[in-house]
Amino acid sequence: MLKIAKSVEYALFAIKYMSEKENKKCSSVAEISESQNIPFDLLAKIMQKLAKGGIILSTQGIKGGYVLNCRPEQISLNRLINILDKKIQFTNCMVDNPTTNDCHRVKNCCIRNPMQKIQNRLNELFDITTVHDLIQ
Amino acid sequence: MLKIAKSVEYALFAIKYMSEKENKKCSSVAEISESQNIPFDLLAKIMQKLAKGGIILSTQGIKGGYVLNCRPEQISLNRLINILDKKIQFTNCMVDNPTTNDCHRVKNCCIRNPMQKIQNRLNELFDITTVHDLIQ
DNA sequence: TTAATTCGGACTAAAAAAGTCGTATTTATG
DNA sequence: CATAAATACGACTTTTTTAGTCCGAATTAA
Repeated sequence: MLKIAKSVEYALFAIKYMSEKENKKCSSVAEISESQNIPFDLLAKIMQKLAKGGIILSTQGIKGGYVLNCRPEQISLNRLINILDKKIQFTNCMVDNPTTNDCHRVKNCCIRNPMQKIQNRLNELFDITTVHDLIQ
Repeated sequence: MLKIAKSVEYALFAIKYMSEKENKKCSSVAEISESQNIPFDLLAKIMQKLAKGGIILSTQGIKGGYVLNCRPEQISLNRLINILDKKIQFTNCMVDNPTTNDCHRVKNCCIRNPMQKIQNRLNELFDITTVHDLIQ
């Protein structure tokens, strides 16, 4: 509980690697996987999600690979988590319109609102934290 | 990921229940379990941990049960999490003396320190948040 | 045409969380 | 002193989530 997903960790290393590449040359998954000690198949999936999320750009085919699409200063930790993992959700009822399926207490629950506030504070923290802050 | 353990949630309801009991009378697990819709066996384990953690006091035998040992204002969310779940640990290496078993990168890891700082911020947030804040 | 690459989904394995069960101990009360 | 209602504690099972693997397809430079 209250752990950062491995995929987010791996993404940080991958982004750092790409950010240090000279001339904006693209990097292949194999290259990053080997140099950073990240399982190839897992990293491949992570990179695809990062590409879909607009953080990196992909080039297919031989000589293909990925390049950063934004600077690490522009990527928030929260964005990374949302793309790779899922939104921060302290409790099951922390969704827009909770049903009895999410929690039998549903709306008239005394802890829902206070919990929501704490969760918001965490979201703020993760919004102002950038990948650049995390990889130096 | 980044979810509050169910046991912490249940503990909040139990503490609220006990705090509303008149005359500091003790409450049995059965009583709380039924009124709050929490599985009996699970709540029993939670109450034992809360007792060991000094948050409640137990009386054994028939007519036994639990009473609060401190006011909800005096119990931080962090304390509750530490007692019932485990310490907040963003990454495997967020321990005092990480070994290669925790992470092969061990100490010379560029994300360890920055991550530690963010984790500290969360710990601060959970330290200043009290159970009272969460159950109103 | 080939080889190195990304794409995308299905699958498996491992770990963690949630929940259950059984037995022992304690103690007020008839 | 026997009983019933309570806590104590550990082992176990089930469910859910995370991490990791595999495979076949599409793409593209040479």
